[in-house]
Amino acid sequence: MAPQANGIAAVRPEGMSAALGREIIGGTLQPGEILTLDSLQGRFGVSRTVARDGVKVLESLGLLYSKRRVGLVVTAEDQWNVYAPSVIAWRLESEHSRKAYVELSQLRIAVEPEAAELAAQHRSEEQMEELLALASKMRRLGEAGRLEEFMVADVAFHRLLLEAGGNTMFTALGDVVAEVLTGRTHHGLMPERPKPEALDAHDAVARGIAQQDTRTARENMQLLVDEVRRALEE
Amino acid sequence: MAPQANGIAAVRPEGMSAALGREIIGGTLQPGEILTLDSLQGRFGVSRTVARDGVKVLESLGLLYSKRRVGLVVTAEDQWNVYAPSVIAWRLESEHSRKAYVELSQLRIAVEPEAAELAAQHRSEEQMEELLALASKMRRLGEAGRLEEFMVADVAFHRLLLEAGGNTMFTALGDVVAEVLTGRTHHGLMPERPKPEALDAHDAVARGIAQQDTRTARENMQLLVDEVRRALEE
DNA sequence: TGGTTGAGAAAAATCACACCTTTTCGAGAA
DNA sequence: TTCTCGAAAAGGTGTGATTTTTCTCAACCA
Repeated sequence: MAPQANGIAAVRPEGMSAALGREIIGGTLQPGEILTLDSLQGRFGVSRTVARDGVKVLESLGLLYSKRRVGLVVTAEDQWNVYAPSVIAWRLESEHSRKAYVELSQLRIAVEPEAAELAAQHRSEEQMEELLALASKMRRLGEAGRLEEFMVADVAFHRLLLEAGGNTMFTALGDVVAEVLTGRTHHGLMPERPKPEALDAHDAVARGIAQQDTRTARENMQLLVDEVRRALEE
Repeated sequence: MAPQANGIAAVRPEGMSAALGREIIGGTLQPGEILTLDSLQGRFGVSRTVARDGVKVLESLGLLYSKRRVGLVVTAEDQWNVYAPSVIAWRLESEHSRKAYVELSQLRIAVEPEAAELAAQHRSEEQMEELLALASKMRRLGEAGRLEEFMVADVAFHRLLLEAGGNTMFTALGDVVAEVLTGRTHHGLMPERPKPEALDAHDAVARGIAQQDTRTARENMQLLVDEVRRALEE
């Protein structure tokens, strides 16, 4: 499919725009600072064409805008397209990754209970079975303490749930959830073994969705995200 | 600041990329269809540079990708950057605007209760006063049946609330909420006069945030979005 | 004094064109 | 039939020239 079928965190060799994007997001380039195409050509040793292409990308991410007679103006954070995969990735790489991580988690906390309810209403037979299967897989892997594999199943579970609701805007948050879940495991924020309550809740969510019981689905997802919330507050 | 400091729905004279974007999102161009730079140069009477620039933008919105020797491949909906302001705008302009509207509303329903809670925790003094002021302004305008002005205040209220939570990803949804609220009024989906319960709930949310009472803020916002949910189900 | 206008210049935007690179596909050889 | 290799197609890159926008600043009028 699309060449960028990778997740948020994958590092692509995008060259100039990636480097500049990181500088803007990391704060090396302050809002209001002004660049010129000429300076970029010099700095990165690229032609005008490439410089312009890169700028075009950053512009569409809201990281800068170009103004005739002035140059390329770096924008403030509130102008960024914070839902663009590359912006999310660069934010997570920056010094303020902690803040980015918290924000992504808060988004997840807000969205997933509603997503569970929608999934209960709109899931297909196939999605239902897959969700049940993933939930029991999670139990198996979790109880065995195989954290890495557990995480993969966890990500798949949440992705599928978001997708099953049939709302493309929720589906698009799959990468966000994936990022948060992998981040949690890779930064050692997971207990040795997933809590039994978490495993139960995943099971219950899956069953709720299977039986099209919106309330069960939502409430158990709420349990899960409340746990995330508690963890964030530390 | 940025030249596109407008909301989602504003029409910018972006030329080629906007026209193409609308065609892809509207379905005139089906996923998998293939264009070439050459054909775009011909169709829009622009040079290669401009055609490439436009393509670059659409590519970063996930609406197509370019492949050597093949051309420009139109992508399917699940690849689109549905959070990009221009994509949201084009979706709302398309024939499937109803679906887009529902999805945006569902997102709003999911996010706002959490946003209210965050606002209660993080709002500044100034934001608090402004929210209280907006809530009473809404009551005044609502009771007077001045729907258009009411809507403006309503948008300002929700925008500020999202911002006050201090989460940039929530703040960025201000445009979404604005779009949904203006859409509701302009499509005649609002009652003659806003329901008193809605006015009360806005007041209560503002008071909750003012007193940093997360529960009051959340619960009353929940009342508001539950009403939106009910309206959607018709 | 103060606002308006106009000339000049800076920088992006566009155009045109030549050339490079990758990928595909078919013809012909093994 | 399969393999190889070459040509063609399409995007990618580099460059110079030209156009357009808009900022600056100074001159000019009220």
